[in-house]
Formats: sequence, C-alpha cells, structure tokens
Amino acid sequence: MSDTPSDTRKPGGRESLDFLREIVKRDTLSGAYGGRVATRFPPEPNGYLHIGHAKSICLNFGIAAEFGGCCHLRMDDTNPETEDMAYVESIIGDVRWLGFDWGNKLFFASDYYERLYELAVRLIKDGKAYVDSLSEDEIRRHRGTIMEAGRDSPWRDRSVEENLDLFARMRSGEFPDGAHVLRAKIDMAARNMKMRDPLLYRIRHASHYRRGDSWCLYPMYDFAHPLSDAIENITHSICTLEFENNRAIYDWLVDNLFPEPRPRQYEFARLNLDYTVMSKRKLLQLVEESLVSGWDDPRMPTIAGMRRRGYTPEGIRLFADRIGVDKANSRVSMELLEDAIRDDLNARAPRVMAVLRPLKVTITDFPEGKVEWLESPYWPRDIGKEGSRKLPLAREVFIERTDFSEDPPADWLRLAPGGEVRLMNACIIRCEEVVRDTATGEVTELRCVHDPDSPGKPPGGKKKKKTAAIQWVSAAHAVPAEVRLYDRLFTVPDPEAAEEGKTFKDSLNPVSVEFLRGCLLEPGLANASPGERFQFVRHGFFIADAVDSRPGIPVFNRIVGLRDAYARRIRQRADSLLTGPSRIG
RNA sequence: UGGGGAGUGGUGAAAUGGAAUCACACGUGGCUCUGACCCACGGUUUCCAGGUUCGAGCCCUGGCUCCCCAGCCA
Repeated sequence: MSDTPSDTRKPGGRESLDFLREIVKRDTLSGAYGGRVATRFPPEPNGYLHIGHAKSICLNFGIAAEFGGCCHLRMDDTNPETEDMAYVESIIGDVRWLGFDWGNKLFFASDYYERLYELAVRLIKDGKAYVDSLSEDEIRRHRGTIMEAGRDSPWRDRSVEENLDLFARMRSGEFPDGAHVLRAKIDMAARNMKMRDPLLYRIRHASHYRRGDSWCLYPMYDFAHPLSDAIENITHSICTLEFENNRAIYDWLVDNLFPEPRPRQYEFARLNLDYTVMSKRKLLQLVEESLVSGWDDPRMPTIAGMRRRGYTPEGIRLFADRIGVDKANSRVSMELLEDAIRDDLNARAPRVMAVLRPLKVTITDFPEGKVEWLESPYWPRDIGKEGSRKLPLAREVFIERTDFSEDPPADWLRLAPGGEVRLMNACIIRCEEVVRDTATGEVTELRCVHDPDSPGKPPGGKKKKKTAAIQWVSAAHAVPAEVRLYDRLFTVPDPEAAEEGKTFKDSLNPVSVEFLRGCLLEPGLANASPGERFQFVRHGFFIADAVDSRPGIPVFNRIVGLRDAYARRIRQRADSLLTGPSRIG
C-alpha cells in the first residue's frame, strides 16, 4: 500500500477500532488461526466497480495489511450468463489503481468448479444434499412464505445412489435447463427462509467466459462462496448486511465440509452516497440508455468515472477511512467525499490561473506591445512547496466576468466601477470605464489603469483586507480551452427511493454537466499532459481529461470546486429576500 | 403477523458501567495576493417508557421506527 501523508490522517489517530478490526484483533490475539489473517474481495465480474466497492476494498485490503495478512482478489464467477472478461479486466485495473496489491492471490471461483463438484458429491454421499426435480415454479410454491413453513419436495428422499447418478448426468449434459437442481437437505420449515433446502447447483447450458462449454452445471453463490473462502483458507469473510441471513448456509456448508479453524462471515453496512445511485443494475441502465457517456463518465460513482473525473486513489482511501464502518444502514453526504478529495489535492495540485467566463480588460496606461514577465509561485505559502513560472502581463487581459460587478454589495472585494482589485501575482488595477454593447447593454470591456509599482509589493500595511486578488490571463498569450463543470447526477439525495409511478431516472439532474468552450488558460497549460491535475485558483481542482485533452487543445474536467463562503452568503441573502418579506403576516 | 439486523448533533462514526468525543456540514470571529487552506469559538445530551446501580449511550424489561429474507442473481 502507500504511505502518503493522506493515509495517516485518520480521524482521531484511530485509537479505537471498528467492530471488524476488533474481531480480527481478538482472533489474532487468541491465535484462532495461528495468528494468520486472510481476507478477500470477491466481486462478480458482471459490472464495473463503484465507490461502494471501494469501501469494501479498502476494508478488506486495509485489514489484511494492518494485521500482516493478505487479501485475495477473487472473481465470484458462478453465473455464465452475465459475466465477461472485460469486467474482470476493469475490476483488476480499478483495484490496482486504488493502490492495492494482491500479489499472486488472484483467484476465480470458476477455477474451483471441479473441487466444488466433488464437495457436492460428498454432501450427497453424506445424505445432506439431493437432486430435486420439481419445476422452478413448484419449488417456489413448496418454499412457503415468511409466515408458513414450506413443504418437503417429493424428491427429497431419493437414495444416495439415485442422487449420485442424477447429479453426474446433470453434469454430463443429459438434461435441459431447469430439469433438476441440487439442493441442500436442511429444513423446509426453517424460520430463516434461506435455510429451506437452498439450491446448490442449477443446469445452465451456457458458455462461460472462462470455462467455455466444459460445464453446463453451475454452483449457486450460496454454495460457491463459502466453499471458495474455505478452499483459499480465508479467515475473515467480510460482506454486506443483506447476506446476514445467508450466513446460516455459510456455516452449515463449511461446518459440514471443512475442519476448524474455518472462515467466518461478518457483515457490515454497505455505502450509500447522497445524490447518486449505487446499484449495478441502475448504473448499467444509465450506460445502456446513454443517459451518461459510459462507465467512465465523470459523473458516475464508478471507480472508472471517478478516475476520469480526477479523483485520486489517496482521496478515495481517505474518504473510506473517514466514513468508518458499522452495521447501521447509513447514507453519506457528498461533502464528505468531496472534502476528502480536496484535502488530498490541496497539498499536491499546483495553483495556476484560468478564466472560465472571460471579460476583457484593457489597461490603458500600459504601453502597447509591452510584455512584462512576472514570477508566479505554484504554491501558496502554507503548502511549503517550491516552484514557480513566469506569467506575461500585457495591455489587454481577461478576467472572470463574475469578478466584476456594476452594482456591488457592500462587502464586495472584487472589481467595480471606480474600484480597485489586485491581479493575482501582478499589479493593482482601477476600473475607469465600462464599455458596453450598444444594442444589448452587455458589458464587453473594462478600461482600467494600473499601479506599476504594485507588483511584488506587500499589501502595504493595510490591517483589513479591502480588495480581492483575482485570476487573469494575458489576451495575447492565453490558451483557449474547453472546461467541463460536473455536478451531482441527481437532484434528490436518494434517487432509488422514487415515488409511485416514477423511477430513479426521473430525478436525473438536467444540468449535471456544463461544457464551457471559450475558456482561457495561462500559457503553460497548453501542454498539460492528460491526467495532470491543477488547482485553477478560486475555482477548484481540475484535470486534463484523459480521453479528450491533447497538447495544444486542452480539455479540463472540474474534479471538485473550492469551498466558497462568499457564494454561500450571497445565496442565503437571496433566500432570505425571497422568504423574508412574505412572512410578515 | 415469522426470522435476521439496526437506532448517538444535519451526516458518518467514537465512547467496551465513571465527566458524551472526532470528522464533514452549519454559524460566528480571526488570518490571507485564492472570499481557498489554516486557526478559534458555538450548537446534541444518546428512539421512547420503566428498572438495576453511588453512577447507564453501554446492563435488564416493555414498546416504537427503519432495513434485509419467500431468484434455478450475487
């Protein structure tokens, strides 16, 4: 793993352990597994990994690392109809990108098919499993309900010989899909529905992405998963809450087929993030219906999407660390994720200047044709890093349109008619004249004068800050660029909880991305390499898009905006203006 | 109505019978050539009702609310 500063920034230094680490610590101390710790991350290769998986990955790999154990990466590939090598590759890439290493412990449940089959045979021989020949529908009806016990299948008491024979013929391809299944003989009246003779194997005449047509008999998750854990000598099998009921099967199978010390399953609450969806099915739907540009759309909560968006592995790990882990269903706010990303980027993204919505400024007392190259540090004082570049100042520059106001509020620190502002790393200018389009009235240019002595000068002994320092670019030197501003994908915190007659797609945010074309960047950014991250001062953190950006024609994605206390204040003022007066009655 | 889980400020988590703590968010103030970062201060008294105890978020009893389980998905 890594030892970047971000990793050590655990809340409260983490003296206290979460319930999972507590269990692992207990087992380590008691020598339950001879001090050994082995976890595993077991994705099914039928979709892309998302931030919810990242939580699980950080947990499993994190715990293994902290206790000197190892974490296996295992593809839980037991369903030939949905799985694909492309997903395996994306999963491997994503886990690696997150910064984790499984050494030579990459496994596939599909490699265990033969051993699993033998274990099933053993169960049959022990009279603990039987071939059921009921139809799918009959099986459902025999299962009963949560209130009524199920009924035994008429095939439940077949002889061992007959079961063995049937099971072998199921494997050899003699029967069509659905003709028979193998079930554990447990208890059709069990109060835990999962224990009513769970299905272990089903016939599927389907090509498997790894095993081809060598099998037409496939194990169910409930059978393959615990036994794969046992085969790999996993000690702590960590999964999400919805598998709590499945633990009974897990224990039943492993107890019946493996000696102590055997793996045990523990469950934690999966991650829910506000303003996004986390189910593979819904994510797939967004992709297939072209509601997003793909699995790596920067708005997607997928690892691929976050990577393209510019999130860092360190930031994501910091997030996972901060949210902790528990058994209570929870819903985490986006701010927690964004702050972790910012926290990480703050220390590693050099500051540069970009004007997203340009407004022309002519410095009338600046000689025509003159260019002044000004030393500009990449880092603010408090970061304590070295490095700078020279920025050209000329007669015509562009500033942010939002940094000028004709009718500013009392606490305005930026430019206004007759007012002053600091061009960051350069001089102070004063606005003498506002030029506007005669037809539309729109402000098209500001004519300013500058204080030639102001570059490099200290604030001048002023106690209280009276003007802002704003970003700017020289008109003649600026690099045009496209900048994409990403926002939350949905307009409601919990899109999955759609009301009657609606779906999660009804709450899709219509303005979740804004493409800005006429942006102007400082000259050095022309050759930003794809994947390179910067802070555009006073805007946020940005990354040169890995797919669309190229030298000379940069395209930047906003990773995350900077906090903006002023914008917040303005918003609140607007709100109180709206609600205030109407409340008088 | 059965079984399995869970309830601590707005959000996520600590506190393992001994002064409710941390992070994010929010508010106020300070610092600042980023209205960023950073610093300081502020708001909960632990789902409810009883009980045990010198002492309860932790233990007991009874409620309430929410989540999961009736796929040949995982």
